[in-house]
Amino acid sequence: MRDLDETDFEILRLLLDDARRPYSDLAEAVDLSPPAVSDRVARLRDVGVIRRFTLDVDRTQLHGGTPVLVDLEVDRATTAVSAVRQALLDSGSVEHVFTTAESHLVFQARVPDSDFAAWLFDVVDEAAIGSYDVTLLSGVDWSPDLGGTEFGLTCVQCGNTVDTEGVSTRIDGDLYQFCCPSCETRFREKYAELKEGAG
Amino acid sequence: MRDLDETDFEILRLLLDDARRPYSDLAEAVDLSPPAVSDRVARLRDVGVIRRFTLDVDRTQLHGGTPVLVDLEVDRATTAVSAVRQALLDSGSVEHVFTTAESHLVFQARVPDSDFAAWLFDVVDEAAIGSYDVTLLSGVDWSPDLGGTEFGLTCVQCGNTVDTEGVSTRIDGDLYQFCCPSCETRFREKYAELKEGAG
DNA sequence: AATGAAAGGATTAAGCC
DNA sequence: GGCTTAATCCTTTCATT
Repeated sequence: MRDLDETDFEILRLLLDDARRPYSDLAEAVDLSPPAVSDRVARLRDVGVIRRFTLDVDRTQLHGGTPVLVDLEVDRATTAVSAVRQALLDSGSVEHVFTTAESHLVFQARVPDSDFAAWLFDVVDEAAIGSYDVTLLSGVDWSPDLGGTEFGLTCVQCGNTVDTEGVSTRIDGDLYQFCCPSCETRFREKYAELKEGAG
Repeated sequence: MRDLDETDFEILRLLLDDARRPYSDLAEAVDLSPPAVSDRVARLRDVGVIRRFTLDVDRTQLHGGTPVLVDLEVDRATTAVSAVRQALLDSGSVEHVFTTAESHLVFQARVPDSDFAAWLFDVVDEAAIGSYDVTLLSGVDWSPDLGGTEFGLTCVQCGNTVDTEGVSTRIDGDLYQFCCPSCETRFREKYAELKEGAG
């Protein structure tokens, strides 16, 4: 594997702004040939930096429930948190889910006007929820900038930059980057412990 | 103008899943010709339902600050709220901004590890902020589904479905849909009052 | 909204450094 | 390994009905 370089970031920025921009355009912008750009985009996908090409849709213009922000207090067990998060993401009404360091899930959704609790406990397991708090929203905005992000991949175990020695692995469906095999091993051990302790 | 129909929604769903899918593919999926799909996509853009073609990027894989969720209490003046929101969106470090019905701004950002307050007041006007609250995040997820969204555009003034009589107008840079010209007039009046009262 | 022709972009394969 | 060029194939656009 190779480091991401400034060119990859320039490609990301350009695609973030218009994901349908022709590769030949990108190629010109970053001074490469179209196939070279295509290769880099493919690598960005493989490595999981680009999760998908998609749309920014203005959902306030579409029917379908009241936009709310919800703060959920979840059981501290790792599996409970990720199970609830996954249930929310799969519900079809939830757009964003933020997991806090204290095992809260804050999410934004469009819900039926009446009986929020019925909707919630239809989506997630009531037993896993401590308390919750609902706020009405009047606006939802998204800035698809890369902003202050510097370049380079970070090792999820030690935080170092991932370079040529790097390894990328899928664990339980999620893609993780490591700077070296030993970080991968340590992470897997930590992960297994967490999972066991929680299950 | 014409209503959005089930075909438009099918196109949205398909593009949400892969925004680079060829129009010829979409055409086959919805049983139309490629130019017809192209026209519909152009209309979805014109009307503001599609804000842009973009990427879903896994920012946890990139360097650049600690992910946090912030709850900002802002002056209730409409202009203050939208000015602060715009400043956040333009900062480059803020990804999502939710505006609550009570003039709070809840946003997700990646910020420098130290001195959050310095960062915040570098981005937004300190005078407009009442209080704020910061939470550390361990995960940020997004579900690009259309979910329970039924079809049709909603009038921002009265909530009715926007049909053939509809009008779409840009006010202060934002695109709004109205079911009829009189709703547009009423909205403009309300908007002007709000602006005056706040300024 | 469909058709067909013309223009434009993507992808492949071969070869270079 | 990563790049380029050139050829091929596919997609989009435009004029027309």
